[in-house]
Formats: sequence, C-alpha cells, structure tokens
Amino acid sequence: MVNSSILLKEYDLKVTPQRVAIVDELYKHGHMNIDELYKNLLEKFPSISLATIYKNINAMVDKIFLNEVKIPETKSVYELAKEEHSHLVCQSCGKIEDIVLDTTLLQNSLKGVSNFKVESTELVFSGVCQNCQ
Amino acid sequence: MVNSSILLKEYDLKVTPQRVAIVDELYKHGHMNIDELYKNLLEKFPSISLATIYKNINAMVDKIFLNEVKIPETKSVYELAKEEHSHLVCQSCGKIEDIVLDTTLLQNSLKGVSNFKVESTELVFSGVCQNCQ
DNA sequence: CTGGGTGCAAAGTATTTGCATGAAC
DNA sequence: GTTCATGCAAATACTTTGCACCCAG
Repeated sequence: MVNSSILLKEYDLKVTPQRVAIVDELYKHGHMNIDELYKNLLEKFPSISLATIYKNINAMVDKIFLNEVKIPETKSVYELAKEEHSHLVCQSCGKIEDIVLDTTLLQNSLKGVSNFKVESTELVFSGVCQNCQ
Repeated sequence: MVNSSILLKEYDLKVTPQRVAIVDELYKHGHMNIDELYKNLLEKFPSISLATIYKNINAMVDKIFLNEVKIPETKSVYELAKEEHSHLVCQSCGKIEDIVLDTTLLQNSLKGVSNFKVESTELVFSGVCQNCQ
C-alpha cells in the first residue's frame, strides 16, 4: 500500500479525500481511464463530479505525478509516475501490464541512422496476454 | 506521387474527389491530424464538412488503409498504412518522422521475461530533431 | 483566516448520426 | 438504377470553466 497523503504532499498537492482516493485507485489498478476512475470513486463519494476528476488528473499530470498513456484503439489511461517502462496491452481482455525493458540497443540503432536526440521512448506492445492465450 | 484512385479501389472504397484529396494530402504530408486535414481540404472544397472527413477517415482506418498514430501530449495523426515503423516526434517543431527499426531484439528480450504474444509494436520517440538542435 | 478544492451548471470542443440530395459505378 | 458519399443540422461524447461554498493547512 502507498501512503497517498505523503505522495500528494511531495508533489505540492493539497491532500483531500478525493485525491487520496484517486491515488489509491490508481495504485490498486495500475492503469485506469477517466470513466473507470469516475465509476469507482462514485462508490466512496456519491456526489463526486467528473469535473473534480478531470481537474485533479490534470493537476497531477502537470506535476508529473501521473502519466497519461495513449494506447492504440483505446481510451487513454493514467498511471502513477515511476521509472520508464513499456506496456503490454491485451487485445482480448484489455488488461495492461507494465514491463521494464532495456531500450538502449534500440536507441543505439536509432543513432546509427538519425541525428534525432531522444528524450523519451514510448513503447506499447499489443497482443494477447498469457491468460487469454 | 501515388495513384490515389487505384489505392482507394484496392481497399474497396468508392473513389470520390474528397477521398482522393485526403489520400493526396496524407501522402504529401505524411502525418496529419483532423484539423490540419480539414483546413487544407477547405481550399479545394470550400463546402466540405468535418463530418465527411471523419466518416472517410474512419472508413479508411476500418479498411486498414490508414493508421491512427497516438502521440504523447498531442492530437492523434493519421498516416497511410505501410510497413511497420517507429515515429520520431520533435517536441520543438512538432515534426513527425518515420523510421524503420528492427525490433526483434527487443521482442526477444520481452520473450525472456513474459509470455505475452506480441501482435504489433508501437514505438514513439519524443525528442529534438536534427533541424531544431 | 486564507488559499485552494469541490460540485454544480454551463460552455466549449470533438466526434457521430440521420437524412435529403447527388455522385459513383 | 442502385448503392453509397456528401453536407447540413442535430445529437452525443468528452473536457474545461466559472462560481458559490467548504475544507485543508
């Protein structure tokens, strides 16, 4: 379990029950889109508004506390920021897994053919997860 | 130059001037978002409607004739389908370049740690292009 | 106390749909 | 002639904004 309050404070975000719940949900599920988040938070906060979700998500993304992950054919999901990693997206069940892969070889082969200066690498594998195979 | 009419026919899409223009624009620019496409097509077709653009883009994506490319922090762009490739996105000028990289090494290292069956790989490098450096 | 967060309602933006007309085949 | 695309208007979906009230610090 994470201590969401401390995390929020570290990112200069006022600690409110709604925000704590957002962080808890994301920690629990790893990746969620806006609708899933809203639906789940409604159980704890029957009068929470979508505007609150959007404002908080945007604030957290601005503070680089959350990342938005854009995935082919699907809505964006959000995740707590952490070390750079890739995503495995199951086309069958929709599950998204994180995986840390070394991309230095790839970046080296890129250097061989281009002068592009890489700041960040976004890598999404779509396919079928172990469970669904 | 591509022969857009023939391409459209190959993908079972009726050949209309609007569609030909969409293909020509995408061929010329490589990657465009909906607004850019609309803005450019308005010059040739002053009464073209956004609905037409959306309907055609969706039809072409369904036929796997176009790809939608989702890029961090930006609107999606569309490109003519072709061999799998990666994208270099310049955070300074916004330019998007295609680049073909061999991802087999990467997929092999993935195999080492996961049973995920990869169907497709989406790879986007964000950074600074040669011109902007 | 003060600044900022919340929820509501409204506005703004993006995308889709239904339909009458017209063009492609 | 039949099928399907176009453009318009309306509907729906998604996201942001303004504001009054309230809570965290």
